[in-house]
Amino acid sequence: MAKQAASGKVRGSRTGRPIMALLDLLGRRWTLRILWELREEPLTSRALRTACDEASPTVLQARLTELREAGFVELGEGGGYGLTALGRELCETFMPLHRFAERWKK
Amino acid sequence: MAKQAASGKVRGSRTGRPIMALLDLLGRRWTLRILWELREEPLTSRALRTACDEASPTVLQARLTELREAGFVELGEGGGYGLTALGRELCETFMPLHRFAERWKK
DNA sequence: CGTATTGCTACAGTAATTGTAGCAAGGAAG
DNA sequence: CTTCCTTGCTACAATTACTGTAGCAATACG
Repeated sequence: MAKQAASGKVRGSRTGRPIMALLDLLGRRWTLRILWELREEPLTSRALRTACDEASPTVLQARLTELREAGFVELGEGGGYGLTALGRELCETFMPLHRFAERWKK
Repeated sequence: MAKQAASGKVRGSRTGRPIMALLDLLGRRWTLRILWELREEPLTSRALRTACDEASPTVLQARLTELREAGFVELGEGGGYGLTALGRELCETFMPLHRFAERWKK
């Protein structure tokens, strides 16, 4: 079969291509779920935890920090996490997934 | 703050809602990446490994098995992993992500 | 036979996640 | 000011997931 990619691929998903960084970020446990749960309204950290099946606060906090640094999520002044404009935009991208999942059933 | 989510949210990602199962599956390391790398053409297990920054074959094999059971990926007779019709459909859902990532930059 | 693919597995070391507990800060009574 | 309650957030050991390296059986080609 064809000779493959001896090109200097650096390890880690940060090869400079934004899509890789994005896939890497989204491909972490609870990241997609968090975005999904925030899709409609902001939630407090505890409410988010409840929505995410009581996931460990350690990892939720880690994800929220990552998502904030990425500019997808923000912490409101009155408390509670919500999507930024960018985050809402990203979430829109995932909406078709809902319908797909229904057809897919499992 | 307002009382939240007293609605009967059940624990576990398998609450019967397909979207949860899907988010759970896609939210595992390398899953999104694998689908992404297979988006255009089938790849052999080794070529896929190369495309995925030499990710460990252990976890790649695990993901491929999961994706096959989900019906998104299949192993061709002549060797090589490729997307099923369903998998291609799922991948289409993610295409807008590419453009989004470019705008997002990082 | 030797070489070189394929898909796939073993296994020890390391990193990520879980589960539980608890902190400091702030608000609202009492 | 004290008590109660909620907020965002952290510590830390136990457990699970993943990595990195090596290698196997099967298949094919010379």
